[in-house]
Amino acid sequence: MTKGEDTKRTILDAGLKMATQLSLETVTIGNLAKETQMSKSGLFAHFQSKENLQVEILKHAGELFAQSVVIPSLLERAGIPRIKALVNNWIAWSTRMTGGCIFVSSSTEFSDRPGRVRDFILAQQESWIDSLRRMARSAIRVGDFREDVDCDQFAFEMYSLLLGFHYYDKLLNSAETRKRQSIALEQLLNNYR
Amino acid sequence: MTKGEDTKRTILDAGLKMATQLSLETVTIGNLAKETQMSKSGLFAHFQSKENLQVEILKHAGELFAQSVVIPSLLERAGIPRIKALVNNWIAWSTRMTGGCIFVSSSTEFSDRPGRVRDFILAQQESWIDSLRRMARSAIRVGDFREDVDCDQFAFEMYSLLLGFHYYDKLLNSAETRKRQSIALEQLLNNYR
DNA sequence: GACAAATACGAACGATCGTTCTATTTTAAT
DNA sequence: ATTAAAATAGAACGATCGTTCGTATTTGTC
Repeated sequence: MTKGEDTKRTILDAGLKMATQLSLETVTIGNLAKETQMSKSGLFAHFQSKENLQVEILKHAGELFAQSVVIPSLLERAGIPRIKALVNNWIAWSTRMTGGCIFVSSSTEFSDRPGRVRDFILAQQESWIDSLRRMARSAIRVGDFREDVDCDQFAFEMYSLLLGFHYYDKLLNSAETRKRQSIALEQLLNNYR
Repeated sequence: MTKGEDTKRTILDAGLKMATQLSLETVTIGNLAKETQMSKSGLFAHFQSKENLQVEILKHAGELFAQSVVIPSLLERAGIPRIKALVNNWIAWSTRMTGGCIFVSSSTEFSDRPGRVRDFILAQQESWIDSLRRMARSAIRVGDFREDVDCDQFAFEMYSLLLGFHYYDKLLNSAETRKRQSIALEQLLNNYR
């Protein structure tokens, strides 16, 4: 790993942390330079524009996400166990970084701002929803779900639940959130069995 | 209505529109002054601080929300009809203002930023969740729901669904969102019947 | 160790941010 | 119509934003 790649990695780590705890738009070149003990211009040279920086932070987050949420869940048996693993991994990821899930917050933040950042988020989210859809499909295949379930409908309900968890956990800081979520998940899975 | 109250109202209307279409933080004194054809200082004098402006926009939104979402639904028969009315009114409100629901986006935006704005949002959201809880309670009373349902659990699942709708509708811009939401709602109500 | 390339810095740019003054205009009550 | 109060405007403030440019330092190769 060359020097440039190394500091870039450091910057992206700090940027992701900052974006997760506050918001993607709050990650300012100045703030990030202060945090990483670099000069504004020195940091800037790695990205050429703020838009690039934002996209690269999201890309970085996506790689970590795939590695610590999606891929591990594929080790579980297809069907309901895999779905539960995915949910648990997601919750673990979302709580590990204090500040929740950067994809959820950035999605809301940029859904109204056309540009490359929004485009990237949209693509990432569609791929995530596709993951949920595929989980349902394989659950049908192994017989955990009924033959006639609508995989898109499952993805929608599944994601709604995750959004609900994220919302309750971050804003209301409710202690019962985890319990509520798992009860709802159980109910949801029952509806599809 | 005095002149001051009148222009203040105009400002808050424009501010709410702006906050809904973009975000609460994007509502800048300068932007809002341009939009309302006032001077920055003239506009500023009405609020004394940006924090005040933000809180007042949310308060203004809250009044409109109560008037066009919550109160009308109370005209329906208690129980499931009232719940459905609430959901429909919320969706109507959320789509009428192009840009979705200001409470959802502001909640995510400020959940990490301590201060008076966050405090206000938190109180508003708790009161909203309490509305959902009360709807469940009256549904039990009239016999639409089972005696043993957990009203907090209902509120959580109900709100999750609304968040899911908002998310799909805004970011993915999916045409099927409305259908997905109503199917899920029907399922949710069945689970509690 | 020389030397080109890669990396980082410092200073400055125009723009915009929230806010504070002072001065002017408009409103509403007498 | 007079007049005090309320409402608005204009100019300026220090701070920060993203970005550019020229220069210095560090890196890796021969």
